[in-house]
Amino acid sequence: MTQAALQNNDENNSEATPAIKKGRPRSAKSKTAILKATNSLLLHMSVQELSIEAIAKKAKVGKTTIYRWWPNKTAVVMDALISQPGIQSPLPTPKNNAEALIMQLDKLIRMLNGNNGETIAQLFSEAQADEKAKKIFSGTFLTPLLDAIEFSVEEGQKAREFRASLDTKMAIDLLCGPIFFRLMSRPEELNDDFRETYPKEAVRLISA
Amino acid sequence: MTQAALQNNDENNSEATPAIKKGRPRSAKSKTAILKATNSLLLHMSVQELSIEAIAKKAKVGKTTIYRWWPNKTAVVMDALISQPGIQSPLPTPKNNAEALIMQLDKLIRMLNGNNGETIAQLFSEAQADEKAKKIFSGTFLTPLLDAIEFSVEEGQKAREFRASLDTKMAIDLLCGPIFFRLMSRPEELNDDFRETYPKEAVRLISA
DNA sequence: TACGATACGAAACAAATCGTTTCGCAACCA
DNA sequence: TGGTTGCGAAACGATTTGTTTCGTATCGTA
Repeated sequence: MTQAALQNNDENNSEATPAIKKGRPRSAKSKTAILKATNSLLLHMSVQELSIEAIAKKAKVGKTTIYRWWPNKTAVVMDALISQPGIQSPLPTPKNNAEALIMQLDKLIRMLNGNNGETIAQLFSEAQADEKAKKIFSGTFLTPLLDAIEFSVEEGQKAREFRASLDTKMAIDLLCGPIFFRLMSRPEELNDDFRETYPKEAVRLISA
Repeated sequence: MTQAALQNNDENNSEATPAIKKGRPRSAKSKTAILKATNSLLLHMSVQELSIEAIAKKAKVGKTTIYRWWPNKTAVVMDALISQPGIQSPLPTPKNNAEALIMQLDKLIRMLNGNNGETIAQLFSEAQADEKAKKIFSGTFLTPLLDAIEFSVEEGQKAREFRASLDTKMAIDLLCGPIFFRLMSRPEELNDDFRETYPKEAVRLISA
């Protein structure tokens, strides 16, 4: 549905199905230049301040090329984010669900800790008003994240690691809410100290 | 600092000091018309979509009048919000700090539950990118709220009601984070059921 | 009552932004 | 070589934003 998803589908298709296309192929150089320029510009300005024109100028690319491949600014920024190395690094195998959750929360805080934290907060914010932005942000970032956590919570409840009395959605909010709230209210306090103490504490709160 | 604060200062001055001013006084009719129009329009559109022009048109007022008294859209919306009756209703006297916290959280959820929830979420969002919006939102809404909760938390820790091992900031994030996270990720689930179950559960988590 | 000061609303303003379209050229496949 | 698609530059119309101008209205005070 979202363009970011379509991007992946395209790439997946090229693996699964050859899908021979005629005509001039898409320029990989332009694509990477656009994503690089986007990430670079986001170091100095907000998502709101960022304009497609600025991206095109910095990437030395026509505006047309950007609008042809992405539906809007949100989609470009989202793609630029996930294109960064280390973002979708796999987690080591945990020995139980509590440890799994701790690792997931730790990874989340790491992701929000750096320069990307602001950007993600701004995408989350944009999603509040804009329906298209919401679909892209949810589908690409939030839903996969929450689904993974939901899985660990439910497995942990089955295994009697976590209190079964707790509603799953409530548990998710308890685990993730404080992280995002701190990100948006006091981002400077989303630091290594928090990352080291919070996940254990949070998981302890929902443990049996 | 903020215009909303200045507004209050003006009103406070008119109580404390007569502060006789010459010239035509500010039109109370225009002011209320602007705030009413803002609240009315916010029922049908987002803060982003809302324009000063639309407010002026609906309130049958010149754009000039709005820009003269408020620095930007955020300030108008914030003033319109707090001008609503029942927003700053005082809380009954609690018998302990746990009960105080529960009442505060209940009140917060009530506030975010109705039509104002979306608006507040959007103001919070706007604050992520815009520094002026951040100052207005923090100074008028967020900081007073968190200060009150911080007070109850610290008092409760002194009284041994709550775990002293918990960092105050961490406790605040644990209490408020899930509420705002649900508001921004699954607002439809910020309902009466949540309001009845969450505050007790949250306070229980930080209790000794 | 007249005057100075300030507020009011309508209108016009420049500047910026947005997504689209047009165009000539480039790159690939059959 | 011909057909097809991607590329980038430029210009476009439509909006939006906050400011300024201007004539009028409403207050306190001389």
